[in-house]
Amino acid sequence: MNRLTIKKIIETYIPMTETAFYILLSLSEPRHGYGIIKHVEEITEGRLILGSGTIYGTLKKLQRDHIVTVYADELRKTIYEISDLGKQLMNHEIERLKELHTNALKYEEEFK
Amino acid sequence: MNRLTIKKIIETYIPMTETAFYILLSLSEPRHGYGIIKHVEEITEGRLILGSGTIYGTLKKLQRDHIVTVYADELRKTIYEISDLGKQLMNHEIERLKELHTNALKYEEEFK
DNA sequence: CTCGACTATATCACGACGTGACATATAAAT
DNA sequence: ATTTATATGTCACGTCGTGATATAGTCGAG
Repeated sequence: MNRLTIKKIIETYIPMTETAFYILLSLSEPRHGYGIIKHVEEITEGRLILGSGTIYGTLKKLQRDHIVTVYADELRKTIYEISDLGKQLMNHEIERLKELHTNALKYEEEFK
Repeated sequence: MNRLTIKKIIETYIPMTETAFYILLSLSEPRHGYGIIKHVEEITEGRLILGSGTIYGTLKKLQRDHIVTVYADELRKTIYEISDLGKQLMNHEIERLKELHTNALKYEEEFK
């Protein structure tokens, strides 16, 4: 299991799924799985409620690719944090979202 | 093949894939498949180059669900336009993108 | 006139992904 | 005592984007 280059990571993770984006955004502070679910529900005002399969599956994959790491292993709670690689990835993804947003505003009127 | 309700359409299409989003955004004016590919390449400044499988596959699905309709059938060119249903869908998707953008800006600094 | 590049559409197999159901267990509240 | 909330995990399922492959007309360069 070799560490992937940042280039390869970007290729496979961008465009990021909404799920992965909000999980990583939520990890702007260390959190455990269930905490992420609640936090994402909060910042999306109840719109996005992550299923357990989604959260633990995604977290496992992100951990495999060194995008998140284990911050602390408490009793019946694994607390994760985002790695430097993960931060780089998020910066790229945020740039892409800004592009989408700009284009959305540019053409918005045509759909009204 | 019954017409789906707007509610059902939103459920299955949102969150929208980047691909579907840019195809529909591009259809703010009637265009044919190849024209969409070139237009998307242009507005994303070369970042997103849609493959033929992606464009014709997605267009077929969008047509099936009455999100796009055929505007004109020219010789060796099928020109598509977005339907009213498609416009409603896009309005919802644009709102979601605004939410993502807002949250991205809110937490952006934590990843730098 | 011929050859390559561009225009244009279509299909199919492949791998990746999100989801929800199901399972398990503890703790707190009613 | 029972329900609700906390907390993690697995697995089958359907969907999706992608790239390879195929086909064919147009147009300019040499």
